[in-house]
Amino acid sequence: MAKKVAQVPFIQSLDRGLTILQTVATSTQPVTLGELSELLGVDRSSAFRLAQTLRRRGFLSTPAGRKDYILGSAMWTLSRQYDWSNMLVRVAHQELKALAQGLNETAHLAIREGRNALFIDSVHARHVIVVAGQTGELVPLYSTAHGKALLADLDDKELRNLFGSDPLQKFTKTTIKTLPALSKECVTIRERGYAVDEAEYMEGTRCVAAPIRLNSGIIVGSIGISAPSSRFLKEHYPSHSKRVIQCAKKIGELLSASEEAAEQSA
Amino acid sequence: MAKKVAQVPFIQSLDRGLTILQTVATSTQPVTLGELSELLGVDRSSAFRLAQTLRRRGFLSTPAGRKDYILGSAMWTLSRQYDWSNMLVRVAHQELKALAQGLNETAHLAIREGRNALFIDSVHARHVIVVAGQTGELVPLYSTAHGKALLADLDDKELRNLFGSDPLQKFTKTTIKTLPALSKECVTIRERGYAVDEAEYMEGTRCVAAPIRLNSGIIVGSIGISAPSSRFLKEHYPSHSKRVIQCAKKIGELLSASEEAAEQSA
DNA sequence: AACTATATTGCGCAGTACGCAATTTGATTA
DNA sequence: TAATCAAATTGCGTACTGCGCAATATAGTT
Repeated sequence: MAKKVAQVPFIQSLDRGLTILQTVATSTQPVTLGELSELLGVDRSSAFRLAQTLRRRGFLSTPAGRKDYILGSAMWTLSRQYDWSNMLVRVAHQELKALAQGLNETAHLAIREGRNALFIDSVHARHVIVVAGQTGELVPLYSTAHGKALLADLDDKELRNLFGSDPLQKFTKTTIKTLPALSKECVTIRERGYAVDEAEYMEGTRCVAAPIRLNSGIIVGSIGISAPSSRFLKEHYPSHSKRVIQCAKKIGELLSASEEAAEQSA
Repeated sequence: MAKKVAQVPFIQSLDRGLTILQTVATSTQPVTLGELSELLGVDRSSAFRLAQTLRRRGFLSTPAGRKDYILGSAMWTLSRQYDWSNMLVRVAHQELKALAQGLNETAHLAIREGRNALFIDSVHARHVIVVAGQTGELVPLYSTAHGKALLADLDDKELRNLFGSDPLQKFTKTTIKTLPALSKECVTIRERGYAVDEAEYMEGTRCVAAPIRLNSGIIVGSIGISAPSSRFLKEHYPSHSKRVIQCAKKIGELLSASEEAAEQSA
């Protein structure tokens, strides 16, 4: 196992170029050639040619006559036009299936879409009575487990910015009414790692969902299971939430990982 | 001038790697090794090693035992954590200044931030009476020229998703009241290229703003000028909007360009 | 204006990355 | 289940790319 290090062939100059990209992207200040050269441990001229190549392609940019580098718009464009939800579905589907089958309940995968949560994938269990939740359906962020999991990292200010000052629409008697209450719940979700839905959007259903995070910590989606309250009892929360969290963690690793992703599939 | 082609040294393998990234990012389907090899005009093995390098770093990913490539999360992470507004300010500031001085009025630079427009930079003109609009200020998207410029590409559905069904808050007697009206205005903005604010947010001020687009077309910010209605008259719209549009175009080119950016700074 | 630090270009060698060919993997058909 | 085929992956020697060095240009400082 330990012997298996570095058997993956890799292209030196491409690798260096990617290091430059990541360095510039994580720096708050423009990065100078000298810094790049030192970082890579190569000559200034080499760093220069790498950086120029990235600039030619629009991945780096040198603003207003300056010599130091900031990110160019190519990364912006690529990232924006790419269909990330599709990517997420592809990576997560196996896990989603395993979750649904393990608990024998419907499992959903969701992402944030403006002020709503959008279900982008689901696996149904072998039950006659299931919680529908079609793929493609939009539901409010503040009144569903998935939605709240997606909001987990927002603070007061960000929540207000997102929802404005209008009162929150009430769907059931348990729907959260105010932003402060929502903010408090977000804290809880961050701490314990999962969100619940006590029939807050639809009567008679319970749901647990956990945020999916990249290794950088940012939330990119949510995964969870839903079932009629008659079958999904409150005492199931501990065990169910545990599995949902594990599943979210696994997907996060699949997304972030690169090397490892190959190993475990073998 | 024409002789100056290709004098910029560039690193072949890095350049090829970037081509792979762009190809994968713009493809709706996962991309196979064969396709990459053909695209680059190199041997399968070469394409393989390039792709592996990108995968090792998390820029590409191979979902669930598949062999074909999709984008990895590295790009997602980098793009999300990067402070794009800062980048925009750096690139656009010169132009913003030129615009403000050219028309001798206050010029603003804004981006979208949830349901608001956020002013990220401004240059004031030499007037005693100016429109304040501090950098850092949040204003509603639907009742300001900047906001509407930022919304220009949204359709009915997207607008509803963003604002929900709550009625729009009224600030002045000219504030837009309904989403259909807003949607119609978006069409106009797309067609003529600029948005106006007829004292829709604050009494006694006029404003013209144009969306800043990357070469891919996506709107990343807005630029415009504001002034008291007493000085900024309706008859100024044609000339002012023309200059604002030109300025937005210029900034879009600066953002998208790479080669050219170097030439004009020389 | 002289000086310093940094960016940029030219050049020749060394090492990297390329293509070829062999091997493995995995999917499809008999 | 074996046989067949297509695609991915690995090994290896060579040619060319990309590297460092040193020279030059550029910009910022005193």
